[in-house]
Amino acid sequence: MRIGEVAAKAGVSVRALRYYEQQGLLHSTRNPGGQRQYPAGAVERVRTIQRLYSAGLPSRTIREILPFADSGEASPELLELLAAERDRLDRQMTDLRDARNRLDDCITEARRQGPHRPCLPAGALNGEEAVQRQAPTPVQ
Amino acid sequence: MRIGEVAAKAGVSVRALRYYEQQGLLHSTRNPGGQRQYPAGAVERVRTIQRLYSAGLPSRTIREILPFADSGEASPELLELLAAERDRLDRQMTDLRDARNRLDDCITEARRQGPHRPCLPAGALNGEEAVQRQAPTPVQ
DNA sequence: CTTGCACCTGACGTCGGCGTCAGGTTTTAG
DNA sequence: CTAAAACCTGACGCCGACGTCAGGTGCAAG
Repeated sequence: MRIGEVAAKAGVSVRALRYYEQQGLLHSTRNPGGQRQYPAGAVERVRTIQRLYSAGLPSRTIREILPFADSGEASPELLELLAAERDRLDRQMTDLRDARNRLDDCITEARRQGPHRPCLPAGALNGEEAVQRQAPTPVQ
Repeated sequence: MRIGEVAAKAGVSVRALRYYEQQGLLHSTRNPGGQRQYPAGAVERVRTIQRLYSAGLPSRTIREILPFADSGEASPELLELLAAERDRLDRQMTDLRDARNRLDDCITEARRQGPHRPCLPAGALNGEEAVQRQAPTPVQ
């Protein structure tokens, strides 16, 4: 496959694919004319890269993870890296879930025409003391 | 409180607080000398701002959400915005959970000295066909 | 009063993940 | 064969969330 086809199938821009290659995330061979050639699996690999990016991993972390994804073997250092990233994802998920639930509370509360109980800790604006909202935030 | 104390208590930089003010996220009064004065609740407000940032919201979205957090009232447009952001968070959470589980699979698999089953769809590098991994990804 | 830290306002730098333009080559369709 | 489409390599632009530096002011202590 050539680069345009890969880009279309993976739903990313041609520019992004060249960028991935520059970052060492995606490899290609060249045909006699100098154009990039990709195997079929490249599309799935690009999707994986996209997922990892959208998980907030920087490209250098992805670069360290991907070779392992290829071989299925992990050095102890890589295991540490993976565990650290997994923990980071856990923390971020908790934050996201929390934020989501707060927003969700806001929405349902407001739809119910409920009273004006503030949904997020706002912080006093005019010298008022902070509201002690220790609500039992519904996690999960 | 002055800006340095707020920054220390909220665990952010002084620069960040001034930036938040510039973005309309955090307000302050000024003392006769021109220095910023914050009420006690500002610390909690800054933490909220940080959470929303870490949830991936851009400052203009946060700016639209915070007034609602203050008043507890929501216009229909704001409700739409909140719902959209909530849905975005849902999607991102799904992605994160997926990535996390993949990494977790990798780790436990490797710790078990398991065989070299690739944990992430790698994409063939040398013209090999892509591995059809339709694993029953353990979500949740 | 002076020292010294905290604070002020610009303003420029940075970094990641690309978009985009310029100027040239290769491949494909007719 | 030729035009158009796809591709190539730089290289600069952008945006957001600050870091950082410069040059000046406020404030509390000895």
